[in-house]
Amino acid sequence: MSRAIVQIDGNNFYASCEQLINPSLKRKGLVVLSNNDGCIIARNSEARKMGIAMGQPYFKLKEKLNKLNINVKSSNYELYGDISNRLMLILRQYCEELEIYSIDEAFATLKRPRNKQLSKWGKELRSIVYQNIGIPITIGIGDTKVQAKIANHIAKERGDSSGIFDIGIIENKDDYLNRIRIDNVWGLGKKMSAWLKNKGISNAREFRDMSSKEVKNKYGIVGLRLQNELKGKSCINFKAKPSDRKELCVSRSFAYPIDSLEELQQAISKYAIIASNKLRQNNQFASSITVFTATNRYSNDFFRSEATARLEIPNDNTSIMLKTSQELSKRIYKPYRKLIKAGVILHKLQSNKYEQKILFKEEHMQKKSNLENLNKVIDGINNKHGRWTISWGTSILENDSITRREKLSHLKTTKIENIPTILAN
DNA sequence: TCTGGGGTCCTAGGACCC
DNA sequence: TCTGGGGTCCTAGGACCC
Repeated sequence: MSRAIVQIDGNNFYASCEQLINPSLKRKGLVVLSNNDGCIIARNSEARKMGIAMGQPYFKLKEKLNKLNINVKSSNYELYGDISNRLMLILRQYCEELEIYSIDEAFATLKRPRNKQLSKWGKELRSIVYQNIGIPITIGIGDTKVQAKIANHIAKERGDSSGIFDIGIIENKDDYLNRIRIDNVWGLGKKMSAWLKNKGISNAREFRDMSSKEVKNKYGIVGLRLQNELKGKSCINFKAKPSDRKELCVSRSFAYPIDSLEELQQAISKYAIIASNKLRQNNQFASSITVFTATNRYSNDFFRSEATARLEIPNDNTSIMLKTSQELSKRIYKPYRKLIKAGVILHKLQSNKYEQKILFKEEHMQKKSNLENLNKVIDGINNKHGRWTISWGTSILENDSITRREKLSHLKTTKIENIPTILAN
């Protein structure tokens, strides 16, 4: 029995979530902005039809959006994360194996029935998701992940609103692959597709049929895998079990440039606290820590600096992270630079099940366990009463509105007091 | 004034070892 | 002219993804 690979995603996911909690946003143009209200990262179909492109900086389009009467929202990740969890829960019930690929996207495996048809299954899933979550989804089906991605793309382009396409049952796929532009093939980014175009390869079918030797020479095993996937040979593993995180990054752009060491240290402290917190939530330790800061990358005198320290013992301890990141901050700081971004990266994460002990150092172990207790108490208070209820002195920011989120929808589905009230009359 | 944030995988090249 | 050869491990950086 053959197995199909399915790819499912929420249509215009962030925009759909915003419309879900605020139906008055429906049938009008809507865009969602990235952190710091930087770029457009989601738009509904109305905004797309009005020619609003993805990834555009907001400040450049502000006027146009205004003129076109398009609604604008800052991103509300708490909301999107919650809707995503609900969506994945349903998908899991309807698929054999599920790989959660991103907040709005999943791969699944499914046995093909005797007649090979999966359209009935797909139709049913779509209506159940819409009924229970209120988000429209698109389903692409093929023999491999790349094919499933392409099928999903075709389903969206067809515009017959069926929201499902199965390229796996199509005997001769050439007509379809001919219509997939090379830069729309999953895995072929800017660089690779530019090189291919230069060679006269302009669509998925031509890429599939070009010399594998040439592909391998230029892009090695990565390129070869993509080509094989297009041919229907599965090369990209299906990961039903999420692999452990290998690194963790907390970084933000500032609402306004900063130039003092003190401000930099305050920001970095805040990120170090968030990062250690995430680490403990994941039950992991980190082995090294990097801090970085940068000026505007679009300006001529772009400046970026970073510094890394190895942690003596892999750990998840906030006060150790704070102390280390403070020292590193001094190393990356340069005066007279207008810094607009900073971050903390934790590397070489490992499970906290296997703790490295230092032998014969009782004093050290005692100190360590005191710190652990302190972290537990602080986590406990913050989990109960909100993230910054209690914190470390270094992270007190005078200007706490460090990132810009002017258009935030305060409606959420994770707190009962934020659920909209519906009045029946 | 203003251009996101958070990941993964792969490869080349250096350090080090015998 | 010519300066061993080969293996492993680690890191930095590129390319890509959403």
